[in-house]
Amino acid sequence: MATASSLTPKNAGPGRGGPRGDPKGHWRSYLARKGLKTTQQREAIVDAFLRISGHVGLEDLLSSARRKYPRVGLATVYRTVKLLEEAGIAAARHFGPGQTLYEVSEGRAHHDHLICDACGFIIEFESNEIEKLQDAAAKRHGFNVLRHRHELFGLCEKSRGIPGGVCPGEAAGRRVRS
Amino acid sequence: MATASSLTPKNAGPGRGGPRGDPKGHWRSYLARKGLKTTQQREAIVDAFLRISGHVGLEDLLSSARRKYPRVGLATVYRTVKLLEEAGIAAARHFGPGQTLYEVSEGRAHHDHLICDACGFIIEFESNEIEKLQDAAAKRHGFNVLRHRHELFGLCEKSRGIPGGVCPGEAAGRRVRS
DNA sequence: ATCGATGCAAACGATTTGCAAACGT
DNA sequence: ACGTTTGCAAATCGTTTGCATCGAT
Repeated sequence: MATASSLTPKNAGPGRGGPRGDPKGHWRSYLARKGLKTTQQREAIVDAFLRISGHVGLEDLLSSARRKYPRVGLATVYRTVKLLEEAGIAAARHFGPGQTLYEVSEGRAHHDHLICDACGFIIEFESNEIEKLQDAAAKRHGFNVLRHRHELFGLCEKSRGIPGGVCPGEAAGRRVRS
Repeated sequence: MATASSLTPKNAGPGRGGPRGDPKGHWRSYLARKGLKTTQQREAIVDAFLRISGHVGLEDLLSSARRKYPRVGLATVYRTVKLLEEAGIAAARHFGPGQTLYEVSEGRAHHDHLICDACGFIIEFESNEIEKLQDAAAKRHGFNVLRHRHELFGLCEKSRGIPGGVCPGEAAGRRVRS
């Protein structure tokens, strides 16, 4: 998995079956409501997407989906992910030009990102205090906040050369930037 | 201009001539140091860029520059802005796919963004308290923070239909998202 | 005179779309 | 059967680059 602990663990409740812990159900009801169809390639893509709790690129998603359904094309992945976004299940993150990653948004609270410049690993965290402050700041400008993006770029212990320091990314063994 | 007030005005000091208040000087010395040349189209582009204290798209920058130098091409704008980035004068912000804006990075502190979903207007703000909290959060994960990106998406007063509410973007008359 | 800079147009990578065939309802 | 979805390839968008010419030092 590409991501790690939360500062303030919130969803300590049951992870499946609950009202917001069932993205697959949301997906199905979204399709039904819209009169759309459940195809095998869509299922393959959605399953691959949901299996990954971190961030995915569309190429990764394509190969994942192809393990179940070798016939899927890249265009279908784009189309399906767009549906997932409209359904509120997926959220796009634009980390740079041509570097768009997607993540599961359903049932998850606002969360922020810590990104290691050296190894590219991404940690998620939450902070209610920060949320409060940013809402206050927005209010001062007459805004109400619907979504937000908060990314901190820096170096993990390991990358800073701290003896015994470990990069959480290496501990998890994933997503090391070239 | 596309951006507005700061929550905590910091650079109240002299805006020109100081060690970090002279981006044009930085630019010239950067060119000299690298053995690059000062051309009229570069000057036109850099001047247009510095005249705008907020965010610019490259198309906007092109037309601005063309008012001084009708012969400039889009490729030159790209090349010049890349130089500005290398010189540390410009910073790119990727707000979405195909929506890259540039801003002056020289002499400016970390700042966050408030973005109206309805009209696309972007306000900047700063909050030392948020900075403190995010540094603390990073520290808890063994990170030190070098840069960060903090964007709040929501609706301005006008867009929420508040009587008498004004969208700062419309007040400034710029950058209304389609 | 030399070497970098320019403009144009072609190249490029990521994303979208037109279309006939295939599939789910 | 009907209308949606698919895969492919072509189209499109933003961005980059090759190349012959132009301009600054």
